[in-house]
Amino acid sequence: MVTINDIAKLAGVAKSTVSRYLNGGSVSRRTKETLDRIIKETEYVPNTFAQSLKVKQSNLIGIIIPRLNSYATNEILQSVDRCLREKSYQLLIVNTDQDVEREVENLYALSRQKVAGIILLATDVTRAHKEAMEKIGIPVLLLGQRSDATYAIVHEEEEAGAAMGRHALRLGHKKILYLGVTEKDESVGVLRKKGVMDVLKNAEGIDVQEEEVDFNFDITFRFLKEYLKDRVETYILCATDNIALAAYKASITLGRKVPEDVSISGFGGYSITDLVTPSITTVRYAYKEMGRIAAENLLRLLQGEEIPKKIALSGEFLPKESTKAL
Amino acid sequence: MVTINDIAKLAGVAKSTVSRYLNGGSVSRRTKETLDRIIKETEYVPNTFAQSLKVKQSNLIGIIIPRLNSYATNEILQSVDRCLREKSYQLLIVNTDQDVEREVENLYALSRQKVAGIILLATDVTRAHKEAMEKIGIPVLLLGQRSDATYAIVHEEEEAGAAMGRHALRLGHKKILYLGVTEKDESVGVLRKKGVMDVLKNAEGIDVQEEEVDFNFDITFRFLKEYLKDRVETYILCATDNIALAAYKASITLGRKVPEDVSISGFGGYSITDLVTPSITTVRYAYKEMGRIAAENLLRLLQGEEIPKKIALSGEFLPKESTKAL
DNA sequence: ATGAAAGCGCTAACAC
DNA sequence: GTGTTAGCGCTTTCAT
Repeated sequence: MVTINDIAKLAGVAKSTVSRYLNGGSVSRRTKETLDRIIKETEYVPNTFAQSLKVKQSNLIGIIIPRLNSYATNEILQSVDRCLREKSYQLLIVNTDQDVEREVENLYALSRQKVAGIILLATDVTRAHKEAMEKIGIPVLLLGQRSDATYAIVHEEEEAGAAMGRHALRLGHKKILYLGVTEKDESVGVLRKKGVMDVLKNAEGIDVQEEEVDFNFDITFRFLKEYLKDRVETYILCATDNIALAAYKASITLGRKVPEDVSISGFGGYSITDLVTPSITTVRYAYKEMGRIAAENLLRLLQGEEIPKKIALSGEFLPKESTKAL
Repeated sequence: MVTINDIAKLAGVAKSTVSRYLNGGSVSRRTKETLDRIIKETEYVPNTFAQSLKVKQSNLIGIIIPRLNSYATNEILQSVDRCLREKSYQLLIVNTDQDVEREVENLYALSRQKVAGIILLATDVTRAHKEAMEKIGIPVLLLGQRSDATYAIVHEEEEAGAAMGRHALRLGHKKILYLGVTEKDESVGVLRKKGVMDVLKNAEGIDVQEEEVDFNFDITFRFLKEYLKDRVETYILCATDNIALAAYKASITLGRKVPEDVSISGFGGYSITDLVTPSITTVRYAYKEMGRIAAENLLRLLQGEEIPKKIALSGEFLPKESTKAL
């Protein structure tokens, strides 16, 4: 293995000169040329451990995600990754398998690894989270959930909910079933629902029923196969695309036609909503953009620049085949 | 930041003793107890950079993947990750965005990061790959493609293909359309097809047509919307679930019923094949198991144990609603 | 069982 | 612009 020392000897300079050359310090034209050549010939690459040991920081950015097999996660990962790579940062992905405790553990674990910054796809920001963020002293960027504890990038949930609510009204539906999720999830469980409900409840002669279901397709599908049997609503407004998919499949199973007998919509803009027939009305969230902004802003933060505490991204309402006028 | 030196001083021993304690060397009962206590109190954690700098290796395992947004990739990632975490290894995920050159680059990049081993979700194993693997001197495990260059874990492609071919025959179909992919992909493009074709071509009175399409849903869907217009086959045997999905959506668009007018099947066992209606006949590949075996075997290799050069995993044939007897 | 000392490859003061 | 020097925090002989 070739080290900075070897290079220095071969070039007949001190290793500090080589180091300066490497880190963009000032070196004479001639030295630069020799070094250019020698480093190329020897295929020298600096030892990242020695570097990191010295500067007490790495070029690693940690990202904590709840699960690997989610469309949203993947979109975000991909764009964060792409963005960081351009700036020659490495993404260290840690998956918590939906275990909130492990989010906190990993905050500490990543700080031990001396990551320069952390992106956290948050589900719920607890006291333990805040404590960890304070303690480790590394910039943390939250994605998907609001919290005044640190910087956050979120989706415009209320706006999206309202758009979908208006859509249902516009199509003339009077009996509407809302399938939501736990209110522990501030973004999806509370705000998204609020957006929908504010619109529906302010309208005349609308009958809204509400039910809480699970994020998981299988669980929700099994539940809905029974639950939907004696429902009479003509529009099922689902809090996520996965739930919409389950509602769709359950409706079909019960012999109802979509959208002829019942309209169904989701939220998220997962690509699968386009693959099924009929395609599913949804709001596409700006996952890619969220990832890009997260990466860019985190890097800015690392350079000591100021960035906004909170950014909210608008989604795009996409009416498709699964909803039609009554 | 608390270092091994601090611990040594607090305990009144030499830092080499602390190091021995940390690495399971022999220390007296008493020393052990003091150290236990002090390390707990100070919340000391070793600096991984200093460690790695010294031992010239890290607890990182690199995994090179073609894309982040694929079902197969995610299943594998998840189980590899879980498995490695148990053994306190860290997974370093690098995404190449389907760029074969970047696979090679990253082989080198990971070796610079001193990863202990590399798992490569291969698409095509070129000369450059082999050269890189040799040069870096780090164990590499191939997933999904055969190559005598190093260890490999693959799916039983021919077996799976044959199972599906037999299924089509069993249902009495005579006119069959095979939608395959490029033969550059040895596993899917060559072997999987061979499995299917060997069965179909050996049967009596079977008319098999063959067409090459893309892995990508959108591209293939657009193509099939036209292509399928004047096809008369009653069974479309697709090389992947994504292609099956595209074929399904194109058929629907053209006013044909699945499976009444035409049967469709895929390969892969993506969860989406269950979400759509009708659910799609497929062969489920053992992605989770592949990931687990990959992780376990790579670790074995690192301990100097022997592991088989090639492992082939059988898939599970899953007949569903999208195929029916003629 | 323990300690002293050397050194992994690098960066950054500082002096020239 | 360049060289000297002193560590960063750790592991690992080698004595004792």
